[in-house]
Amino acid sequence: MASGNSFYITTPIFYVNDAPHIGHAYTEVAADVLARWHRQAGDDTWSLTGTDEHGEKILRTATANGTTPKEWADKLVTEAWKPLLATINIKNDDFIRTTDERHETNVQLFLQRLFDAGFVYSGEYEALYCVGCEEFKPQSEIVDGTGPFEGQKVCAIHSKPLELLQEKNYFFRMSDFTDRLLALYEERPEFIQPESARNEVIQFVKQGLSDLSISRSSFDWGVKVPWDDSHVVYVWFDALLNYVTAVGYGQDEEEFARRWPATHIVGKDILRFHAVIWPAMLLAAGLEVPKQVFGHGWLLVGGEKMSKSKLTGIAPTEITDTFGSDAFRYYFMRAIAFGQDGSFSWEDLSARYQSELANGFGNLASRVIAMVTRYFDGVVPAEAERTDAELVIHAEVSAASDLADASMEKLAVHDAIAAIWRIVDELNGYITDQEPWALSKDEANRERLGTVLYTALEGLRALAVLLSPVLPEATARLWTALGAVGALGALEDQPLREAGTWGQLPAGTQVSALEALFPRIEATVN
RNA sequence: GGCAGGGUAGCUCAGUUGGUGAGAGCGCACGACUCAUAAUCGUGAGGUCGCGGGUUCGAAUCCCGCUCCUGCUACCA
Repeated sequence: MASGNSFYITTPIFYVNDAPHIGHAYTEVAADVLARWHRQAGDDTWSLTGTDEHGEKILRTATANGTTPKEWADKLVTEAWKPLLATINIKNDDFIRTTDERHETNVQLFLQRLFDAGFVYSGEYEALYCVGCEEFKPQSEIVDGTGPFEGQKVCAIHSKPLELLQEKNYFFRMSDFTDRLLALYEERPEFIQPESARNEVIQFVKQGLSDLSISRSSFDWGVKVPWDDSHVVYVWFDALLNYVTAVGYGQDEEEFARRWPATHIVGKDILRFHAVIWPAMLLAAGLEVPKQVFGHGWLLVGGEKMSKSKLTGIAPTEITDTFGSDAFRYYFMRAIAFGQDGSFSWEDLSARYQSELANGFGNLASRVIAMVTRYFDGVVPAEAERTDAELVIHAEVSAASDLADASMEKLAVHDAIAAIWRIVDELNGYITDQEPWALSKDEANRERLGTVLYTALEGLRALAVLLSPVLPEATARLWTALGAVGALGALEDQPLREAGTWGQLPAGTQVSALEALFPRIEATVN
């Protein structure tokens, strides 16, 4: 392990003030499945997630809750975000918090370097300020006034006129990078994916970039600007740097060289920060830009974008309490083309759980284990003469394995799972065709029966390996039931790219009882 | 308003550079089977391919108009 190519994958860091919902969990699962896949394939894998804890809003909620921002963040990390990772069975290598010293120190180092290189200057930031909110308002919260405020710009929350105020800020010369970014997008089409995301970014950058205000002086919960401690670093500038500070930037150059650059998995809402601002920052600092920025879609609930502000947010535990973490992971990875918007519904979740996991994969495992137990006392039979039917299965398993790996390489997780699932369908059909229960009635068919069941067992072995990144719990149970732990070693040590190689499970291995992998769920949900 | 993407069987979606009678999965109906989580396997029914024009021997696939949906339109997490 850890001998292959570097594969460093990141999720966005959670804004601690948010309430965890299935959108957060979706991003995490996607990154986790990819990380587990690469890790098990022998690539030098590192997966990172974490939390973003600075900014005025956090300061304000902490104060409102009678505590300090750090204590507030500690509480949320402990009570909300780390439990989320456990709920959906995330196996991350690191968890960075923007309040970590390794982060804060090196954000300052990074900023100082940009300053020294002339990419940061002091300027006037002018924007509309809402007295009610006590903050500068973003475009999205500025609306045209009505009634007495006709013709004026008002705050969307307070509906009161906004004041045009100025504040001294430090600016990053992002405008210098317009052409270099466009050249980057042109030279490396895979830099931003999928295509729709790439097009939007290019379209945006073509309009020309302006400089970015990267400091604030109206509050102090953030990383201090190293040469002027009356300012703190703008939260986005701070947050984006987690991807490098977590892997040694500024303090462990060997580790940094080993990991960087990363593949960033992000939601569409924050695509621009990652595909424009972030590479511009890196270029200015003389660092490599990310390997790829992949923007996934939204989860639509009832045809609408799910959001925390509306009441459509669904807590992941609502799903996992009934269906389990494996089903959660499977459902979102299988049902939604990664990169596109996808609609979530309880009906679809239940239907797929029932037909694909319970009746498809789960029942396949049950019937095979049961027959081996009944006809061979649980001992894996030897494979005798192969017929065309077996050769078809061998070819199918091998092809599915290759196709799945190629799909994962393209971050097409849904295609990878669909490819693997062909094995499930083929095996179910094969067993029905070969009728092992009929073969068992005549001792003369003993060898043939053994061959059929061996073929089914080997298919299950391949499925367990290929599906382990998506269904870590169920495949671990299947692996144990197959007796493969003793015969082949731990499931997570099985080389993924060799999963399609036939004949790995030795005859003579003892299988054991298997509880239903995905038990029927009788109660109707909602 | 501008830019981008999309409207294909009940549902979720595929449909290369226009060309055998428009596909998959699920659901549904019928049949087979019984090893298995009342599971499995097979067969079948179901579509004006958003609407209206046009190009073409021929368009879901190209062009024009219309309509509906979604996203982006910078300092919001």
